[in-house]
Amino acid sequence: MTNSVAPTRRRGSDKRDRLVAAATQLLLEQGIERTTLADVAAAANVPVGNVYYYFKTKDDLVAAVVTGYIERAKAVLHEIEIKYRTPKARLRALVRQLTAHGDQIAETGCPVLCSELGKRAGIDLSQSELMKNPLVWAEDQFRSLGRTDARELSQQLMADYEGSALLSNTLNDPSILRAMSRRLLAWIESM
Amino acid sequence: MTNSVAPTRRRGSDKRDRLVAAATQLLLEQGIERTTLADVAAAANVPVGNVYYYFKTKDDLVAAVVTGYIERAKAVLHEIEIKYRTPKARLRALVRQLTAHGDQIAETGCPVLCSELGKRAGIDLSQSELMKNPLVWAEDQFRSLGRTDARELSQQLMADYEGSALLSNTLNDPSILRAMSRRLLAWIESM
DNA sequence: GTCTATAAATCGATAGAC
DNA sequence: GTCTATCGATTTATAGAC
Repeated sequence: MTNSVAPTRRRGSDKRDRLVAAATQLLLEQGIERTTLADVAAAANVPVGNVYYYFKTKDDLVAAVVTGYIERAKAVLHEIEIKYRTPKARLRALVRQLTAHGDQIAETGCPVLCSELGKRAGIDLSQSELMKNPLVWAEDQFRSLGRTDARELSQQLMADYEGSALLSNTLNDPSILRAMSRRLLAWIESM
Repeated sequence: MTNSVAPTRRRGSDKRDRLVAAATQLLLEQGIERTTLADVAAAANVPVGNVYYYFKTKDDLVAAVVTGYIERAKAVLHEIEIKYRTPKARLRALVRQLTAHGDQIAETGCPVLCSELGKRAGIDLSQSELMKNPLVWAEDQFRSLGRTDARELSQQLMADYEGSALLSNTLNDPSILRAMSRRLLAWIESM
């Protein structure tokens, strides 16, 4: 009984990881529908046909990208909890984290891909950890601050972030995201 | 010299209009890339091949949809200017207008399609009237209120709208958009 | 496990009859 | 102007050699 799993992760080959990494970047830059498996394979230096050894369908590859994003986000939230002990400091850290790569966001748009994912069949984003995790996390922080409207505040925070990311991308102007970041930090400070 | 134009609008046929109307709805519901010309033709009750009599390419059809959106938005802003004379009343009317069809927005997402349009070749959204018109219009209203940071306020307004529309769609919850509407109205009121 | 070659399906676009 | 039939390119996916 070895500890090998599925037709995935095996010692000595990082092809699967390279494919997910390449897909993560390309899906963001070009969008899901405009990115072909050939694009991904080329960027990962993997022959096209071999992609199907690791992912049965394109949807599976997209799902792997989303899972990767969810895991990274989870790790970031966990690190913030360890590093900062007060709700305010944690919320500030979240805002800084979200807007940290502002220039890239201005180029690629919302890094969550939700507007596209929601239009793909078989995905119920409202139940996905993709948005739920950060929303619930921020809600918990606001509640720790004694706010009874924690849910609404959390949604407001994420909406402000997503909206300014979208506008930054549309107008190709990173300063919009930075302005929103300043505003959110002041807002949290004033609580 | 008649008043007929291009291979378009002719007395007695509304095929072109039907195609644009069908495309407008389908692009919103399914996204640009996932909507085929066959989809549009079927929804408009027009044979597939005939689409190309009215639009040389799919991009042309998309452009017609965008133009239609820009014209309608322009008309709405113009009507608001006629109906309301103070900047505050005008801004309130804009917010109400933007969030008027909240339930549909929760289903289809941002009605401006900017996240998808930006990823299509040959479109510079930062120069398009699509976002520029409402942004400049709101900026003018804020400036009339004596605000020197009118530009930033206008961007903030549109980012809040886009973000809450996106989140409403992602979580399939129209109340998020309504909450943002209330918040924006109070914000304008307090100026 | 890896890769090449190719099948199968989809879709944008065109030709040409009416 | 309208419509049918179909081409050609692209892309997802599979078969099968190594």
